[in-house]
Parts: sequence; C-alpha cells; structure tokens
Amino acid sequence: MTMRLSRYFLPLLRDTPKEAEIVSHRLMLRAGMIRQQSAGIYSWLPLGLRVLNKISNVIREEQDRSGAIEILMPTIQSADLWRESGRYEAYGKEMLRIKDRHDRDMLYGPTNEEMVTEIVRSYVKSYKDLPLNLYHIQWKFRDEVRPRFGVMRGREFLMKDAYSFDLDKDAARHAYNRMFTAYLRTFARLGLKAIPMKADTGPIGGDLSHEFIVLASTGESEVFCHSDYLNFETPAADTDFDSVAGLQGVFDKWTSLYAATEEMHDKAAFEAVPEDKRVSARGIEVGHIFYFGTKYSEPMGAAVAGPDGQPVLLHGGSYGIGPSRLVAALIEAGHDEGGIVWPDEIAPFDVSVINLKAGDAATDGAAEQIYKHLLAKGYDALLDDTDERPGGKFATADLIGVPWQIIVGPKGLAEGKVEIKRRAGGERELVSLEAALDRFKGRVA
RNA sequence: CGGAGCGUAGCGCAGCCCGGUAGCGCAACGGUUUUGGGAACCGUGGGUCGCAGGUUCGAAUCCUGUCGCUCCGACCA
Repeated sequence: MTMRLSRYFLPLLRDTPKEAEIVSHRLMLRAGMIRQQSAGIYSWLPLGLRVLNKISNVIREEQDRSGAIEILMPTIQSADLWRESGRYEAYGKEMLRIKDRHDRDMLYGPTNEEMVTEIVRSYVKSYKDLPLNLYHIQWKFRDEVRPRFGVMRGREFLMKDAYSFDLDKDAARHAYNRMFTAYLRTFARLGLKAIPMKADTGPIGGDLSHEFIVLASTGESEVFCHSDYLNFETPAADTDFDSVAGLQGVFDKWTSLYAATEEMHDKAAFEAVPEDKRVSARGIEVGHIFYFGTKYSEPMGAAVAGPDGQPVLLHGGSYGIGPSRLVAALIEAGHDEGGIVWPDEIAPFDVSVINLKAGDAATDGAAEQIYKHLLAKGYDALLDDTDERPGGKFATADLIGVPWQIIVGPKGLAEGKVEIKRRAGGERELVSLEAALDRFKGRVA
C-alpha cells in the first residue's frame, strides 16, 4: 500500500490540545491518528487505523500459530445470557445497559465469556472435540467512571479475547501455557519487552493468572521484577504448541524469577533478589490471562461427554490483549522530542520518501522512481509530494515516526545522491540513487 | 463517586472582576519573494462567546439551571 501525502488524510496538529496529559495521547492527537468523539470514545483516523490494524494482525498471526481459532461475536449482547451466569446483577455500572425497541434488556459487551460459552455448549458435545480455543478481535465497552490518557484508558476499546475449553485442569493448564507462550511472542514482535507478572486469581486461586507488563516511565502502576527478564529469549516461531513439556518449560522459565505488580508485591521476596538485579519501575498492563475453571460452564451447563460417556464440565480460561491500548503503549515506549518512533513491524508506513522540492523535474522524477520501486517490492510507502518547505516535511516525517526516510533534494541529486535516514537513531547516510533502491529489496514480513 | 477546574474561530489563548455587541498567535485561503530542519511580507475568510432561562435600555461579561470536557483521588483490559 502506498500513499501520496498530497492526497492523503493526515490532519496534523502543530499545537497540543490541552486535554492531553501523557505523551502517547499528545502524539496521537498531533499525528492525526485519533479524534475524540466523547469521553473515552475515539474515531480512528487513517494513520491510527493503519497502526491498529498492524497490531491486530501480529496478534492474529500468533493466536493462529498457537492453535486458537478466530471467530467474531457481536458487540451487543442479550441480558439473558448474563442472567444465566449471574453477572448481569454482579457487574455494576461499568456495564452499559440498553433496551431495544421491544423493551428487551440488552448490553454493549464488556467481555464475552457468557457468549462464547453459549456457542460452545450448543455445538461441542464430546471430549474428542477438545481442546478448543476460540478468539475474536472486537470492540468492547466498559463505562469507566473516569476514562483518561486517550486510548490507554478509554471506555470503548478494541480487544483480542481468547477463550479456551478443556476437559480438566491439567489440559486447561496446557491451554494456558499455549497462550502464555503466544503472548511472549506477540509482544516481542511488537518490539516490546513485556514481563509476565503474577496477578490476583480471585476466588479461583492457584498460580494461573498473569498480567503482561511493559515497563514505561508513564506507566499506571508500580511494578517490581528481576532485571534478567529483560534479556530472556523469546520462544521461537517453530515452537511446538502441542508439546506439553515444552510449553511448561517456557512457563517455568518465564516465571522463575521475581516479578509482581504493586498489588501482589512481596517485599521479602523482592529483597531476596540481588540488589543490582532489582528493577523497581512503572508499568503498563498490555495483556492479562487467567484460568477460571468451571465458573461459567457450571451455571451455564457447558459439558461434554467424557471417555466413559459421563458428562464433564468444561474448564475454561480467558486471555486478553488490548490492541487499542497497545498503540498508546508502543508510543509511551517509543518516542523522542521529534515525535513517535515506531517499531518496524507495526509502523503505519515502512518508508517515507520525502521530495524536498515538489515541482522540480529532477526531484519529482527521482522521488517517483523510488516510490514506485518500494511499491513493487511490497513496502508500505508514503510519498511526501506536498509543496511544504523542507523543514516542515522533516518535522512531519519525524512526528509520524516512519522508520525510514529517503530524502530526495536538489543538492544531493545534483551528485546523483539521496539521503537515507533512520528515524530511531537519527543516523543519516548519503548514498547513490541506485544504492538506495538496492537497500530496499523487499519487505520481510 | 468525592475534590478541583474549564467551555470564546480548526488549535492554543486574552477579554469576564468593573455590562456597551469580540480580539491575539498559529493554522486555512489568495498573492509576492523564498526553498536541506516547522520562512518573510501583503491581503482575505471564518465565531448564534456550550445550551436554556433570568436581570438590564443593552449580557461573552451579572444571576439560575443544564449539558459537555479535563485534572487529582478511589476503581479498571
């Protein structure tokens, strides 16, 4: 996908709207990624939508790799389902309740355990159909008392939620480990160092609930962990997700050292970590996984026939990642004075070709040649063909954070050269036009 | 839900205390000169002052109500 900036819709803001407090919110507004429509509710503009979709695709690929199967459930749900689980009364004001024209109680789903359990109980009848993990990527609504920080804590948010169904707790643990491993891979691909931290399991108990936390100075909560986690190796792409022992190994390794959020913090255990390895920082929760056993299958009657023909209640778990929140988390983790610095894999564009003198035959020709080349090689390229001044173009490119800039100006071109700039480090290199083309041989997916 | 604020042009703000019919910077539009890190000059357009009621000869300004939004706290993917 390529785009000419002169014909694109990129409403940049030079000044920061006053309501934006944290850097990701400020930059998302300035870069024309989102538009607030109501407290905690946003429209996604072209640049923001591109990033959101790229994140969702990485999540989707890793969910699929782990064996989860994508579906799509509706945003609006019937209250009856929630009455079955007892959560219609229990949920409180965070749930947005609405009535349809027939005066039936409906709601805008804050999550989908009841609905997916309804689907599974009506079709899955045998232990042979297990294990099963269904996920979807859908908009959710939680009527937070106080939405804030832009899309970091919105009321409407995009969420990938997966739901696993197994015959017993041991099988459910393997399902949990599959998601645990998939999450490690997902966050690594997004360029994030996410550390699984033990989370409150509520009434279920056990050790099967983890929050995945990204360290960031603007994080919402205090976290404590062992610094070796930051250098742990990510599970490989060819990880065998059917290997019970293999995935248990991944889980054991990634839970071997101390890591806890403020709520779960154990001072004594943290003191046992060597002093030079103690990390005390702020963190952003980007994922949350947990096992809940028969919490929904029991009241909703979701059972299959076991090997002996007797009914067995399904053991479930659910696993969430918020793509819309991740957009903000990625900016919190990657920005500088000039603007956003996207990781390569989820940047809205791979390369920005900057024609410093639009209208000049030489720069127009060279910029066009490079742009067409990138298109042919499968890159997402943005061509800045506007008649803005060079300074403005540089500022725009830096603000929106495209990883590579190819700068085509009359001075360099007079010697047959263009400049390649890396957004992240700011390194610039003057190379021949041919060398520049040769540098971008094809996008590695 | 407690506490504190703010709604005046696309964005940032002044004007409000002390009522007299709206202004500044940026952005936009037209023009001239510019052109390698957010140019200069000249000109132009754009606002039922959140909304409703009240006081007054007259309300952005004073009073009442209402809606929206933000920040701090408690709560949450």
